[in-house]
Amino acid sequence: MRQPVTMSDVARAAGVSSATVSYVLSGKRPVTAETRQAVEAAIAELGFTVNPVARSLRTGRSMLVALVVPDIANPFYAQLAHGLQEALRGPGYHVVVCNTLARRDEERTFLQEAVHQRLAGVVITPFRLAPADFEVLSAAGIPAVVSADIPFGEVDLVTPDARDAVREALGRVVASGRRRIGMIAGPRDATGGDPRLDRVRAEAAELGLTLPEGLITHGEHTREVGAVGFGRLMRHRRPPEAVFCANDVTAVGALEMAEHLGLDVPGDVALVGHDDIEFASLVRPRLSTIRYPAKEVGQSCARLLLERLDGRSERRTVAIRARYVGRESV
Amino acid sequence: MRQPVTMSDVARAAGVSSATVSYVLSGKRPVTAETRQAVEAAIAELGFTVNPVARSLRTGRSMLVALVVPDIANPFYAQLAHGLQEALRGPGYHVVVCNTLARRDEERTFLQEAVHQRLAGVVITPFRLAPADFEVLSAAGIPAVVSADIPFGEVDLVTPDARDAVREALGRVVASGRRRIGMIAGPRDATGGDPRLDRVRAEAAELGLTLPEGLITHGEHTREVGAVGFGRLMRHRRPPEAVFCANDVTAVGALEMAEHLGLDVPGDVALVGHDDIEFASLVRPRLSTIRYPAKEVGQSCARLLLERLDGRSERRTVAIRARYVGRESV
DNA sequence: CTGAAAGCGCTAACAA
DNA sequence: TTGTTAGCGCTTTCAG
Repeated sequence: MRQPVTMSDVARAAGVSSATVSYVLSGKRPVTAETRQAVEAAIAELGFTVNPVARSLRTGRSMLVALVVPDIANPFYAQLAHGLQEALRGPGYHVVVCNTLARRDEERTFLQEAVHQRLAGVVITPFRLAPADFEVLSAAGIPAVVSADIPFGEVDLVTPDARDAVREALGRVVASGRRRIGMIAGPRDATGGDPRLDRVRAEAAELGLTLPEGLITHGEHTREVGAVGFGRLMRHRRPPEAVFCANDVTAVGALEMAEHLGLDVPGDVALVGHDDIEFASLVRPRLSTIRYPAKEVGQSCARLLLERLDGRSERRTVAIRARYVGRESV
Repeated sequence: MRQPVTMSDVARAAGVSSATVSYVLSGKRPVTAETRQAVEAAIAELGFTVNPVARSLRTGRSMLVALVVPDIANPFYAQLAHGLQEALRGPGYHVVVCNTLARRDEERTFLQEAVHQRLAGVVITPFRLAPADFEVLSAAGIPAVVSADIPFGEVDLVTPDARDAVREALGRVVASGRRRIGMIAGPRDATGGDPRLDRVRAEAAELGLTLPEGLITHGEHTREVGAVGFGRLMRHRRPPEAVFCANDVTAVGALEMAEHLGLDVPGDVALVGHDDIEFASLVRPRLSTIRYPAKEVGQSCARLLLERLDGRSERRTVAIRARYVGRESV
């Protein structure tokens, strides 16, 4: 086990003090060309790289960013992670994945840990968290950016602008002669309620339609939940003619159940998802959905975070325009 | 910004030295019940948690594990990440995702960084890396576990045992009257060659079959590559009657191309994938594939790593039995 | 069984 | 323009 090379090794080799080495690296103080060269030569020769742990201890801040999401295996979050990591890589940050399973205790624990670990920042999709839970972060001066459908406390936000897309989706549904609309919505107790349900409701209202209460089910973002929810809706005394889903994972579950029940989509019932994850276009019928590009979301989260780390102090929101993608399920 | 609580704060509150606090926490030295209680009370009251950064600086090792894979958005790796993170969570480790895009320079950079960051360990699926590239890790005493189809240098390994599964798949293919077999294989220049191709070849040989050279294409693990490769095979003077794919992502690409070309699967050509990622069962026709459970792979990687961190010094291999899952594409 | 103190490698006053 | 030095918060000898 080779001993790591430290700054004072470099300093000795270059005939300067370790402070000078530090300043050559950081550029926080002028250094003559000569010394700089000597130091750089020594660094190259010894193969020195700073010890980020020591640096973090000293500065009280690391180069790690936490990504706190329900489940990294969910394709939406996996893509988001990809975009985030890619955009953070250049500036030297690394991404730590934290799976919360959408549980509040886990969400809180990870925020706690972020402050203990002196992380540089946190990117989070809160599910059960209260805005007040963010205080631990702000108290510690750790910037957070939230990826969610509605504003959340005082932190930066990346959010879909889905109004037109939902309107268009509803327009298509109605144009195909369906007026009885149901929804497989998110969990009933999620933070901030259910903005996607609200949005669909609001746009439906614009068209003079009301979603019957009995045609709305709630649950986590899993195929299972989608399947069960869809089954419930279709067993209703007066089943829906079209079903919106809060995301594509539940929509795929619904599709599976439709097949299981021998129902034709879109013949018997139309189906609209949200997100446009990769397999939305792979299932049959191909899923019509409200596209919200996960990778781009991740990149935007990165940008917002980097700006903060760069000193921005006002709150910012990035709205990403969602688009209706009409495929075969409507 | 609240000042963090340190060990000496706790020590002062409990009327002991900070060393004692440390020992209460680590249990590396006996402590009377009294002192322990006093310390624990102080910890609880002040809400103290150790500063992992300081600990890492002192011990020269952090609680971070790097997961080095081509692309976290690939469902197989996303699942693997999930299993890994879950299994590492209990013992207190965190997972840092590193996307290499299957490029050697990136793979090497991440290993380098792992040693600079004093990471606890590395879990990696090497694509272009040479076994010698691992020396930086072993020189720094950082354990690695490799997830790959064949042994790799001297490090711990999680690997599929796919012999029977491939044999069964080939058996089914042959039983359905097909003898002309092609393959959409991995990249030509990947580390360790292409074990999945080798395996299919070997089992085919057992049945007296040879894969014609002209019916083998190579490429990265993307849908695009699968589609293009499949197109090429089917344009062959004597196209294959069955095509094996090195993984399900390329297989899905192949399926898309089949549809595009108006080819019936399995009527015109059978298709077999590898891995059984979630959407293998969602596409149409449902993909027959050689199941290798990604999440379990992640968990096994975690186990192997934890054992190492716990002091094991002999090399270990975990073989996970792959199973043929017959669906509609054969 | 417990305490004192050194030091991990770095940064940032403070001096020169 | 450069050097000296005091810690960041912890672990771990070495004394007691």
